[in-house]
Amino acid sequence: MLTLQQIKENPQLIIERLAVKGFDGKEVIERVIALDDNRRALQLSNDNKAAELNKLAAQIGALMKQGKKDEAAAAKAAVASGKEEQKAVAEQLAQVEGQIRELLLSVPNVPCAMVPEGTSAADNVVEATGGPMPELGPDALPHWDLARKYNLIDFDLGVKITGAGFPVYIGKGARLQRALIQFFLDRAGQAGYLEIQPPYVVNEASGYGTGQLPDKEGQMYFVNEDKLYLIPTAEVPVTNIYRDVIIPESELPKKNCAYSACFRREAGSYGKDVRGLNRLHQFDKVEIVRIERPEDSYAALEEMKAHVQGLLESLGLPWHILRLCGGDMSFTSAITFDFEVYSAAQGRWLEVSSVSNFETYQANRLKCRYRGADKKTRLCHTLNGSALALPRIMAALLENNQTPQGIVVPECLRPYTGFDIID
RNA sequence: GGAGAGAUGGCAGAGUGGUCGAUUGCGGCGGUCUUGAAAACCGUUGAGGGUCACACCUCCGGGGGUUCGAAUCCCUCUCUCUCCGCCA
Repeated sequence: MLTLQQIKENPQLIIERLAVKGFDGKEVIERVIALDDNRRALQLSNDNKAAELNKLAAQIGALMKQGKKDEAAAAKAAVASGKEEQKAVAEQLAQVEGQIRELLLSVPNVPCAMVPEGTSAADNVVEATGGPMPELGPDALPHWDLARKYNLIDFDLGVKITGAGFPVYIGKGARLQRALIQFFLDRAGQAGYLEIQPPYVVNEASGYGTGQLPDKEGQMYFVNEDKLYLIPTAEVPVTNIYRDVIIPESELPKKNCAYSACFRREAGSYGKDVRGLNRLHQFDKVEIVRIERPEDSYAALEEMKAHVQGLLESLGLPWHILRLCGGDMSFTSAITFDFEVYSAAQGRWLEVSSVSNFETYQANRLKCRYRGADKKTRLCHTLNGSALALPRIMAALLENNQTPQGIVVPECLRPYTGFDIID
């Protein structure tokens, strides 16, 4: 969430920027500022009362020691009435603080200056394009047919065991999955990301820390017995490593990568979006996460984009980068770049990575700070990106690389798969 | 699953009703000494709110209570550890 400080420093700017996200923040921002004035007045009143009572209590202690019981009794009476007053003020204060918090939670992150205006995916800007566009024959098959033809993925079996959206990978299909994970992790390691193997279930505090809670609990699977959530992305456990942590500036940046299975309920999805591997309830992903000094975070973002682009180039897939417009960005992001690959037989672009800078928005919730040379603590910037999510990469690889002889495995994966063609 | 113990500052570990935001040790930072370093010695060292800056307020796992006064007593929740059982 935004900090009070950010809002008070330049409310007009915040309101203008929020408009880029299609969020009308005028009323909320003004209300927060008014409530904060109120809060400070109540705080002062509460503190003064508390100071007074503390003094009296100390005096009573001294009187009791001296055996002056009568004077002590008189002072006790004075405390009793003062205590009532303070209690009333403290209650008001707590109420106002609660209101401020609630309002702050309702305000999305402010898009940075580079974010284009727009209301939907149609307004996203294609920033760069690359990779060879395949030319498939008229008999080219979509990946769900290829998966069946070569016995790589059994969707029906997944339905039998669990339900729709939980495919079963078989033989070379399973092997290709494992190869992709390994390849992505190795490349992240080479780029300086420390590998983490995190838990796949998290507690409420972690869900809250990265912003899945309180409003998106419907998107996560929940283990009721233990009040734990299945992670929708490794971003959640990995970023929460830095919850309630003050990092010495010399230790920044923190660069982590993690493979995990990801679980998403995807309530409300339907149609061609969910066909085959296009949208699953369980999928595999390698995530990269960075904790940065504010002045370094945009350079880090560029580095992450270059990393993801490098992966797609190695895989030989046609890709492009979208700079998301305000209206298509997530609640918590300050700027997001989506990477899509072209899935030739479907004739569609599929999102395979989303790279975002959250600036201090996530860090404020996480209380992830660093201590600078001046000994002061400041909020870090957090960033993350997929590098990469597997299913759509798999879909594009199968479709784009199909030949009459079989499906050709990209060069970079062959050391991991141990085979160069699926036939 | 059964029984017990515990949760205090970066870490270790005191404190069981009255200057305790908290003894002490380690670590960190600054200094003296040294050509430099180590050792030794001296000083300093939690977070948040508030203020121009002070003052002042809050925080000893979370929440509630008792009391003039709670890290210390009571209730409750959560978590951790030990032993037993079960088990990959």
